[in-house]
Amino acid sequence: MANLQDVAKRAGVSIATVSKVISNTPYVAEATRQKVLDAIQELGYRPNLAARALSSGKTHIVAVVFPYVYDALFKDPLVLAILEGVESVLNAHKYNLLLSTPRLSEDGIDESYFNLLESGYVDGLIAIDSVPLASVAQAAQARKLPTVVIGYHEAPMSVRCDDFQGGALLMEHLLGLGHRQIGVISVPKSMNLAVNQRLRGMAQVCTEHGVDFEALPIVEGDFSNRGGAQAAEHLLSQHPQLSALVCVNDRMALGAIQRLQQLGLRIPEDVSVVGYDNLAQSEFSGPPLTTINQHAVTLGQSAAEMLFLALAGQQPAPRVLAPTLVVRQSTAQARPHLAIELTRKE
Amino acid sequence: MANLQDVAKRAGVSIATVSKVISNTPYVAEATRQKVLDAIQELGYRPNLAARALSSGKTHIVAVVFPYVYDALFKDPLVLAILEGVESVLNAHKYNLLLSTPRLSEDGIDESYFNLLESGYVDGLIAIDSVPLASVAQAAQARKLPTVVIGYHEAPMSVRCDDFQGGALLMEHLLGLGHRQIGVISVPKSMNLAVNQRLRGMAQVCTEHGVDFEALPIVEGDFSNRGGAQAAEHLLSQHPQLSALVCVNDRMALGAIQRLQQLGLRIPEDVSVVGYDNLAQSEFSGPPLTTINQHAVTLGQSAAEMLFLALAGQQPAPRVLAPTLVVRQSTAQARPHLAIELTRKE
DNA sequence: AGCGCATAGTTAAGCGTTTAACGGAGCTTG
DNA sequence: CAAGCTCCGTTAAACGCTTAACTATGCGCT
Repeated sequence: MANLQDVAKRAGVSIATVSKVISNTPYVAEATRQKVLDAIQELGYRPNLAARALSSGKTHIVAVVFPYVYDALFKDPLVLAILEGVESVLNAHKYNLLLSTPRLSEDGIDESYFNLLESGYVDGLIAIDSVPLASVAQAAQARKLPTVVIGYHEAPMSVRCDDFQGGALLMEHLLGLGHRQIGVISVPKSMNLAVNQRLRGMAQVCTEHGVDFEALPIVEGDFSNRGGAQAAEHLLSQHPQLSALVCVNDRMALGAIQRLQQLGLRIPEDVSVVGYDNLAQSEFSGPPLTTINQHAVTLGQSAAEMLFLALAGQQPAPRVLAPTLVVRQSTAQARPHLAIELTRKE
Repeated sequence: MANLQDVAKRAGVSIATVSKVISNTPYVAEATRQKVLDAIQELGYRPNLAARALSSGKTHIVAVVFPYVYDALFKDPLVLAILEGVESVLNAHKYNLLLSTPRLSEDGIDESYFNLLESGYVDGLIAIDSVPLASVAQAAQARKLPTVVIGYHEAPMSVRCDDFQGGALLMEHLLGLGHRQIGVISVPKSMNLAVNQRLRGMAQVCTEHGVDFEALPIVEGDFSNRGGAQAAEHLLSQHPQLSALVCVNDRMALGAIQRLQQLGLRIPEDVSVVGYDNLAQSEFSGPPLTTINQHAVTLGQSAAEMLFLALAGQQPAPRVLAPTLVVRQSTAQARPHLAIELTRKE
């Protein structure tokens, strides 16, 4: 592979001149500039990024951090949508994307994550930071890395979709349809700060409507389809009077729907089900899912754009997106509820 | 941030000695070694990877390449599963994962991809290489980067799940259930080499059973839920006698099922539907989908393991995984078919 | 003519590592 | 006791780039 020296020799100039041509520094004669460009062409020269990084301190790499807690976070299609948004902006800026998935546990964060932070390999960092356990972003900020947080940990630069409002919208929808016997499928409080906000939003709206949110039956799942299915079965076998199910994410909602249907319940005639996320697939479930769109792609884009502003020396303001309610066919007016026999299948 | 020099000074030795301690070179006295380790501890020293990369030529970064053709390939949950497999192995080896999504078009490959290949930033590369248009892996091999191909382009190191056999398994299943009026939902031939293999496998089995595969009605989608839905509607309105639908991926199958149900058809009583991929969500659709498990996570793991073998100087043999048929509730015995009125909804 | 200034190009230091080459100290050995 | 080990540590070059500091040239002014 050709290096600057080769190019310089071929063009009959010094290394510094070549470097100036490449970096578009002024005060290079047009003729020289052409000679250099030709030499670059002929040799197929490409800069060595490691050398450039060492010398300039800029790597053109942004780390995207998805903590790995109980499971790979990026398995969630929602996270994927965020990644898609980040990728599009990074790509447009010709930056590379380094996917980091530090293992989180009670003992703290994976040691090799710190190595990465201090390696000089990354110019900036975008982190999904929703786990109460530990903040992957704080670790980065402490090391003076420009960091954008997607989530609820405190940070000078952050983006999020208002989960409180999202929860509120969802609950308003259900209450508006006349539902009062509502089951909740959530995750353990220690799992996710965003989910906790959603629950708070729901509680608030309930209070406004004279419903005691705390009294509603709640089961904790693990974000997965299977978790939702199990939770739904559990809820309806214990509380057959329920006319609606709120799930804190779409995957659990989809799992719930499928299980309830297997148990002979009709959605939404017998039970209304809502999710949260608006995954692509949620539009094509049977029935299509009523849910909250948290604009994940935009979330990712915003995060990346903020990071670039910061890298350009500016101080972008935190951004909070407004969630939107997407009403589809998994919810319907609450009917005077008939007791329903649950035919347990497993 | 502390560097080798600082550590050396603190430990009262030379830079070279510190470096030797770090790289576990023999012939360092135990006492010195301890002094150095202490100094490292006290200063919180972490190696600068850019410098290390420049000096040693090793970056400890592996690029995972998902070409971006019509759309971001990594949006597909299947690709995500592959990514999960790759990530787990990379993480175990303490390697970093750089996600590269070069834009592919008729004009060839995105220029910045070549910059990456020759940047000296990556030690090796794992590429999903299933697009006939162009091979992202060949470009890498031409530049002497250790490269593992997931897919059908020729390469010294490659992994794949036997798509021919997968297609065959799927068709055998349907024919075995007595289906003869089968519709096919595929993608344009120019889109994906793996899919083409699946179709060949199906055709072969059809021939063995005296069915003319070429004569079966076929519609081309775009891998998406929506594409599957539209294709299914199109197929059944043109060919109401169909008793089964083969889709070349799960997403289209799920979209198809949903649309057919909307049109008043029962799955599998009226129409059997099969997919390909065995996505996590396919187990939780209504009804759960009969499909082919192509062991995506294992695929990713194998690719990463092969790459590490190659980096260690070995020459791993190509690997072909055997697909497995997963029978769920979206397929049933073909019944004497009643003509079904399609109520078009859109 | 002599000064200042804009333009064009070069020299050389430095980024933080790795590593080959070297040398000294303390052994064994014939 | 000199030669030849082994063991431990140092010196210095190299990786390929960026960039501050410098030199040189030509031009317009007074």
